[in-house]
Amino acid sequence: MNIGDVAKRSNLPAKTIRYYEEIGLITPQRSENGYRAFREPDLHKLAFIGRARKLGFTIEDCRTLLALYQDDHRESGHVKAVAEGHLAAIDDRIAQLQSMRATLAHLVTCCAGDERPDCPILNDLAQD
Amino acid sequence: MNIGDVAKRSNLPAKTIRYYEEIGLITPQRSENGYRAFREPDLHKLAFIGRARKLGFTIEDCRTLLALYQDDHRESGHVKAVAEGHLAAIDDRIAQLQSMRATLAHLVTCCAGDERPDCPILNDLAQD
DNA sequence: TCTGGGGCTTCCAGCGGCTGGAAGGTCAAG
DNA sequence: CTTGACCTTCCAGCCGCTGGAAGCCCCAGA
Repeated sequence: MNIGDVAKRSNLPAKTIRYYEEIGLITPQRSENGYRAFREPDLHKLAFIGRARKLGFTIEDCRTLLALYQDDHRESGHVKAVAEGHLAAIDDRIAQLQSMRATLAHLVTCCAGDERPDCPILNDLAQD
Repeated sequence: MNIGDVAKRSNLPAKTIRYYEEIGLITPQRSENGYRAFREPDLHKLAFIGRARKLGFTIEDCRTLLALYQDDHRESGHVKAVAEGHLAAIDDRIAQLQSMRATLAHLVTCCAGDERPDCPILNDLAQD
C-alpha cells in the first residue's frame, strides 16, 4: 500500500508518516520504484502510535510503548510506569493551566472592556 | 545596568533577555564597550513580559499587550479581547488534557503493573 | 605590569513534532 | 503523448528558548 492510502486509513498526514520512518518508529519496505510499500504490521504500528499520541504520549514514550508491545516477555509494570509518568506530567500541566486560568479569569472579570483606557489587566501585569 | 544584574532582578535568564531584544520586545541602549545598558523602562518591560508569560500569553500576545500598555489612548476592550482569547485557548487545552487524563487514568487502574506481560494499556492502544 | 577569572559579545545549532514548499521521478487514464 | 495525481528527497521554518564556542572587556590581586 502506498503512503497516500495509508494516510487516509490511519488518519495521519503523509508527512507525519514519513517523519515517523525517519526517526525509526516504522520501517516500511520499498517497491522497485522507490515508493514506500506499507504492509499490515506497519498499519498496525501507525494506528498504535496514533492512539498513543492522542493520549499525549511523547514520541519517545511511543517508541518505548511500541517496543514493549512487541516484546512478549514484557512486564506490565513497565508499561504502567510509563503511563503513570505521563499521567503525572498531565496532572502537572493541568494544575499549571488552572492556576493561570484562575488569575486570568479574575482579571478579565475586573476589566470593563470598553473604549476607555483604564485597564486592571494591564495594571496587574505592570504592577510596581 | 548590565545584563547579569537585570537577569537577577527580573528572574529571567540572560539568554532570554537577549532573545527578547532580538525579536524587538525591548531595545536597550549600548555602552561604549558594546555591553547592553539597561534602564528603568527596560526593567519595567521585562517584568511586564515576565508576568504575561507566566500567565501563558504567547510572545505575540506580549508584544500586543506591551503596545497597548504604552498607548495612552488604548481601549480596555482591546486588552480584554486579547485576554479572553487566551482564556479560551487555555480552556480548550485544559479540556483536551482532562480528556486524555480520564482515559489514561482508567487504563492505569486496569493494569496490574506486575511482572506479567498481559497489559490492558497496550491492548487498548493496539485495539483492532 | 601581568595574570586570572568572571562577565560580556556574537553566532550557530538544537530541542519536539511536525509542516510547507521546491524540484524532480513515476504511473495510469485519455 | 500528454496530463495530472501521485510519489520521492531535501531544506527551511514554526515557538520560545537554551547550550556552547570563540573571542572581547574589565577588575582584583601578586
